[in-house]
Amino acid sequence: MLDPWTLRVLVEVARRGSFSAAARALSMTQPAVSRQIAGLEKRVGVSLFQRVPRGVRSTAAGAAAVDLADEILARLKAMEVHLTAYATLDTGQLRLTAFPSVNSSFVPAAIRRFRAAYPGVSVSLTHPDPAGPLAAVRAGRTDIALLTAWDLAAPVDGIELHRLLDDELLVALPVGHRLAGRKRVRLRDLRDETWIEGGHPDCLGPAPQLADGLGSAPQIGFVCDDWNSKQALVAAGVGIALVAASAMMAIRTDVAVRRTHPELPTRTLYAAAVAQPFQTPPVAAMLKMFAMRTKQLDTSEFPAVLRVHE
Amino acid sequence: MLDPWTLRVLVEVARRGSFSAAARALSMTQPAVSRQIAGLEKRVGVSLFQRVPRGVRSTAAGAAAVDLADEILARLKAMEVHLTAYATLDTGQLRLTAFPSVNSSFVPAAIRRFRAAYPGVSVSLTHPDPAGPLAAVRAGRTDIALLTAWDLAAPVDGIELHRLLDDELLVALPVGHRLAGRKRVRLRDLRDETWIEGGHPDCLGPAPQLADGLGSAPQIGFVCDDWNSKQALVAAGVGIALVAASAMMAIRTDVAVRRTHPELPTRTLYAAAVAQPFQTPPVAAMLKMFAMRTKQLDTSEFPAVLRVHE
DNA sequence: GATCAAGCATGCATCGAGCGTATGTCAGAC
DNA sequence: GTCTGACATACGCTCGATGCATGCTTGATC
Repeated sequence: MLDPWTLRVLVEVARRGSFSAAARALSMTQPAVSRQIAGLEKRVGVSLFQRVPRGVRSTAAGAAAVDLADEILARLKAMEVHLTAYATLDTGQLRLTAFPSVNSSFVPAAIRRFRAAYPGVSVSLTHPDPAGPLAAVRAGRTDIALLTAWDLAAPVDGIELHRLLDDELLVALPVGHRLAGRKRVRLRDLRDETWIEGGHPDCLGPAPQLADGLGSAPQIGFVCDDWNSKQALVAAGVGIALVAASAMMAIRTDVAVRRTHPELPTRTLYAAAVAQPFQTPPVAAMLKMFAMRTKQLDTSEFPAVLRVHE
Repeated sequence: MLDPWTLRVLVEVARRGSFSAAARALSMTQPAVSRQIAGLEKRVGVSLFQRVPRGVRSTAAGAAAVDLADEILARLKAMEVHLTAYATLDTGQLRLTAFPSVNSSFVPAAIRRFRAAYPGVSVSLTHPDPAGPLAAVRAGRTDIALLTAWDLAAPVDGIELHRLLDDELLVALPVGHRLAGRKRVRLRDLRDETWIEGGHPDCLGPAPQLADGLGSAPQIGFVCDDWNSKQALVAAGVGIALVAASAMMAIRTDVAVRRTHPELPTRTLYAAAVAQPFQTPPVAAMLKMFAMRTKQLDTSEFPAVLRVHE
């Protein structure tokens, strides 16, 4: 295997025209250079430099060798730079997995911030894995998976969980609904309503508490994956739905969102990622972005939330 | 400097999907592979392989690294092959320097044989160096310079001289010349002739002996570099000239070439090249070609020579 | 569920490639 | 004629990579 250091010596000798000068330039001694070149010449079986009184002169083979070596050294350097770029987030990729209700505003906002900070890293956002968020991370199918507290069974080793947000659960009604005028809606008053459930289990919230508040199990009228369709169904008066406060950036004007009484427990949002030693720089950076987002989470960033208090 | 051996390990690990398998394939131990990869990862600051129970899986950076490494390793191999090709004469170059009279047949024949044996080596043929053949070789301006015996002053150190040919000197006359019918021409009978001298001093031969034979100094009528023009001048009856037997392949039919009486001393042809330790393979090969040529030198290869004996 | 096998990481001793110092030799320069 | 600059070689040493032994974790199997 040709040693790059030998190639480095080779090009320096060709450039300087002398072993001694090359040695000085490379902070080594002249005998070391002499041996390097001699070894290379012995290896390829051809003289690369003609020894002349003033120093050395490239032979035809030597000149060709210098050209090839220059090319290779440049590529080695480029490889190192390219790989280092992964550490400095100048390049790389990040795969996110999240479910519809956080995809409406929370995740896109984080991605926007991430992209602004690290434009070289390509971010992809995929739908939830059938095997669950933790399994998806564990199997390496995604880098960060978002999940809510009640997805969380036993904490899995090798997976880091980051608490991102305590998300308030609200009820979405058509603006013309009989209870839409209230600041808070009594859950008990909703016991006869038809509920629209999201495709993801998180989208209906903690069923036991909801059932307790209603006084009976909610009547599920529709199951609908798509957040837009869900809103449209609510607006059309087909039914009512639970929504998370963090998703209210994308709320329609013909849908009213109201707090409940009693309040439903907050839904805690977590990010799951592989644990520290094997965490890639983009993952760590995105987790920081999420954390930063949490700190700055206030009602001013969610103008739609204000409408809750109308 | 990125070590090629590390790159080799890198691609092997990626190909096999496991440190242990890569170690077996590379005839080394698993800890060695582990440390190679760990060192590379530490160096570029990014994880290249994700450690999974079955073995390892490339990260995005790892996959990119493997592609780059593959490219570099291929180029390193190509470089080694290319340089080795200089030793095996699959490529290279050879610069010859020779004067017109040997360029008419002797040198072209040798070049033809050389090219047939080593088609990858490019041969160039240049005109004599103003500083002389030995100086040209010594200064590295040419690889092999041809010279005749009387060019040879003191033997120069670092230069090898190879005796190639003892070349007979003959006289060229117009076919209609009064002496063209003889098998041999008495030099004395030519004392009143006008001589055409070649641009190169060798082309008139050893002046003292010629003057002795003629009985007086030859009258130089023309000086002409070009061998074809020289022949044409002889054919036109402008004058007569000396020619070397080895140049008779290219003789015109309206020029008669005759031996002289007394015979002129033979002109010995030498090849000068740098001495052994720094001799390139093409030079050594061409010297062999010249030597082979010498052995096979007989009249059957010079049909024109036969006409001397007519 | 307990053992087993496979695979990666780490500590320790060893070996060798490459280096530096010292020295020899040779060719120009003044 | 001496002197300087440049390359080659011998010798001793250092440091980095390797191999061996070991520990740990995970998945498979009975």
